[in-house]
Amino acid sequence: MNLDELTSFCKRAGIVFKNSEMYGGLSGFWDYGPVGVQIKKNMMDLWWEDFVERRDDVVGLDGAIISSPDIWKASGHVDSFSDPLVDCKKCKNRFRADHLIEDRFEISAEEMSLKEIDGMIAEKDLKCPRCGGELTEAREFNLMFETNLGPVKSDENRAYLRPETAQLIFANFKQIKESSRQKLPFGIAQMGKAFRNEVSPRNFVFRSREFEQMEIEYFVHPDRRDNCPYMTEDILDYEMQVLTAENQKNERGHEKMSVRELVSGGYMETEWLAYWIYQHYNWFIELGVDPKKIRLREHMENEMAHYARSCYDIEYKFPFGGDEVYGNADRGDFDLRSHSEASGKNLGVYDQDLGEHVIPHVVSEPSQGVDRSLMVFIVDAYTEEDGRTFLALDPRLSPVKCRIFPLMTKDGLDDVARDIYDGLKNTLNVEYDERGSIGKRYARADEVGVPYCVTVDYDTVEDGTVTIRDRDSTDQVRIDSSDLIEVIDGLIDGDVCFDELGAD
RNA sequence: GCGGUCGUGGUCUAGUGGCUAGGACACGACCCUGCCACGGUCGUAGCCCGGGUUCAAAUCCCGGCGACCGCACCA
Repeated sequence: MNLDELTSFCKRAGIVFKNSEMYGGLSGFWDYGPVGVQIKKNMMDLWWEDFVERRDDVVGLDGAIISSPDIWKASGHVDSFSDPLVDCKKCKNRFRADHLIEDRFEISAEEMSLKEIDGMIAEKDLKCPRCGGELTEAREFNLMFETNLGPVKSDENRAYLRPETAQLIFANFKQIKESSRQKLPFGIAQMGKAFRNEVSPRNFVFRSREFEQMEIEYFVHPDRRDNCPYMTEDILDYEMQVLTAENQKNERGHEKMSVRELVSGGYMETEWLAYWIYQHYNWFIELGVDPKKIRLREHMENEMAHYARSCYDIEYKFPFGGDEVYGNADRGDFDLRSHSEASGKNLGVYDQDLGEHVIPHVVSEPSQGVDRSLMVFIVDAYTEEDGRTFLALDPRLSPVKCRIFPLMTKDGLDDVARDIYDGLKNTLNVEYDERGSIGKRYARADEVGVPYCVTVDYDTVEDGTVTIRDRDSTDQVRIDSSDLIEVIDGLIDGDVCFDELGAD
C-alpha cells in the first residue's frame, strides 16, 4: 500500500477527507470522516484511560490553543521557530542563513539577528553554496501561525496558535500541583491540537499544518532523577527493537535489546525514561501493531533539540516514509526554569528536608502524534487476503463493534434483527444493515474493521439463537441472542476468545 | 518556496480540437436471493477553478488551486 492508496482508502472508507475539497482543497489540512473520527476517539480514549485514569500519579489538562505570546518567547519558540532564510538570486535555491554561516565559519549563528546575518554575509562575501550566485537579504520565516487578539491587527495584538501542547503544561504547572495535591514524582497529560505553518506540507496527514498530540510531562525531584518506583523485573526483561545512535553512525540496523540493557548499558539517561518508553512501545504492541514493524530509535547527537538530554523516537515501518510516531526526551529542568526566569514566578517545589524550593526535572516527555498513530493502526490492520479486504483492528479501536443483519428481508427476519439491534444499541456501538446480499454486508463491515457480525436466520425465529461471525477468520458460532451483550463485551475486552465460544 | 510530472462521477479509468463524455467498481430503488463482494432492471453522479486562443476546448496557451517526485525546510 503506497501513500496514494492509503489516501484513497481513507477517503472511500470515511476515515480522512481532504479539507475544503469542494473549493479545491487546502494544503496541509485534513478532516476526519465518520469512521475516522470514531477510531480516533477510541484510540485517544484508550490512551487517556491507560495513562491518566488508571494511574494515580498522572493528572490531566486541556490548555487553550492561544496563550500569551510571553509563553512562546520563554519557551524559545518565537526565536527558534522563525528561521532566517536567504535565496540565491541566480539559481533560486533557498537556504537557512544561520546554517550557511555555521557551516562556513563553524560558529554559532543561532543568536544572530537578521541585521547581523546580513552584515556577516556582506562582510565575508558569502555566496550561494550551489552556484556561487549572489544571495538576497535574510528574511524571517515564522513557523508559528499568527493571529491577533481583538479585532485590531497590530504588532501589540499579535498572538500565536500553539505550535506544541507541552508549554501549557509548564505554564499551568503550579496550579495543577496545588489543585491536584500531587507530590513529586508525578505527570501531567494533555491531548489536543497544535499548529505549525509548515513551508511545504506533504505526505498526507504525516506532515500537516494542524495536527493533534497526546503527551505527558513527567516531573521528578532533581536529586531523584534515577529512582523509578514503577520499574519491575518484567519491564526490565521486556525486549524492543532498538536502533542506537551508535548503530546509526556505523550504518547498522536495529537489534533486539531489553529495557535492562538500555538502562544498565547507559543508553538511557534514566530509568524513568526507559519506563515511559516501555509503556508506550508496549501500548502499540498491546493494541495489535506488528512487533516487527515497530522500533525505537535513539536520536543522534546532532538532531537533538536544544533542551534535550536524551531523546528517543518510536518509529513504524510504513510502506512509504514518515516513520516517527512518538518522541520522548529528557528535558531536564529547561522548561520550568525558563518560565520561572521569564515570569519571575517561582515554579519550584518546596522540599521539606532541604528546606528550600527545587525545580523539578522532566525526565520523560512521552509525546505522540495522534494522526500518525492512527495511520499506524490503519496501515497495520489493512489486510488483503483470499480476495477480500479487511481492517484487522483491535476491537477496542473498531469504529463499530458489531453489525446486525437479517439473513433475508422477509418472513419477519428483518423485524427480529431490528429488535436485537434495538436491544444492543444503548449498550454497544452497533449498526443494522439489510441492504445487498449477506456476503456484501460482511465485506462492507470488514473493510471498516467491524470485528463481529450477527446474523438473524430462520433458526433465530425458532430457538432464539443467532450466528456471530469473526472478522479475521470469518468463522461463525451460534449463540443465544440473549447472551449477545455479554459475549461481545467479553470479546472486545479480550476476556472471551472467539474460538472457545462454540464449546458450550 | 524552486524544478519536474499530473488533475475526467465516490474510486479506477477510456477519450489529444467537433461524441448526448463511455466503461468498471461503489452507491440508491425494485426484483431475485436459506450465510460470505451472485445475477437482472432502472437510477443518482464527472471533465479542479478562472481567463485566453478558436466557428468549436475535457483536449491547446496563461494564471491559480491541489497531488506526487526531487531539492530546500522539518525547534
